[in-house]
Amino acid sequence: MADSNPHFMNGVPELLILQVLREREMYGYELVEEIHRRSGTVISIGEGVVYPVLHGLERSGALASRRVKVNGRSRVYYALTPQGAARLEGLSDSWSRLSDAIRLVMTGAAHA
Amino acid sequence: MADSNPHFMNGVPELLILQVLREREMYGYELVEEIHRRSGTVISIGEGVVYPVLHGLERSGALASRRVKVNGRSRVYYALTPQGAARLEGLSDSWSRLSDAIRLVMTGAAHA
DNA sequence: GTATTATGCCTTGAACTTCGAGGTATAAGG
DNA sequence: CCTTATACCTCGAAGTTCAAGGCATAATAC
Repeated sequence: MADSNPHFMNGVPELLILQVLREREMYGYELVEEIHRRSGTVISIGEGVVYPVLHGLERSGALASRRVKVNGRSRVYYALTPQGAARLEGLSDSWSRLSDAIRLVMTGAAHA
Repeated sequence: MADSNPHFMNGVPELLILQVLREREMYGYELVEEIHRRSGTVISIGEGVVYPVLHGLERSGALASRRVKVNGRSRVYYALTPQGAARLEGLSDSWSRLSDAIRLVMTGAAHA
């Protein structure tokens, strides 16, 4: 009964993928499980989201990939490039700013 | 130089609109400014977003509207219904769960 | 007197994401 | 054999946000 994450997911997959890849290189299938696990099973990215994001990030130079054969199965490992690190920093900042701003509105801040 | 809010806005307008309307009834134009102000000018919803959301929420029974004439100008005030309050609660919870989960991933949580 | 700004409502099309389902293939286990 | 787990991928539907623009009244500026 894994509920999907509705409503607030825009841009989140890209942010989390970059963050996790900053720590070590991983392949798509692994990312899905790692993010699910580390989020306390709250976030389920799904392969239909991971692979397009991965390809887009590689195309834009944020990630570099290498194919590896493991037990006859083929894996594509992705690693952060310097551009990817910069992109992560930007996304991370804009996420922080947004979630802070939302907290302000939700707690009924008096004025700016 | 009003920057737009990119990447992480999915579902946020609806959440904030419901939250602000829980405190008092308001009209569309006013909501845009109130949210912008209370967010510390970080969030700019835009009329092209506010009106469709307002109409959708009314159609689904979360809001009730009434027209008011003020100085010859016509305003449409929106107020939260009980259904709207329930919807707000649900959205607010799912926002909290998501932002907590993201924080877990971003801070490199050990495991579930 | 007329032009511009501020108020206030609204719609439209493009662009982007996520989602869900499905397709391919190898390896292991019952 | 047949199902499950691993691992890659694509596609179409659905839903949002965004930018731009249109309409109308009132107040201010020139």
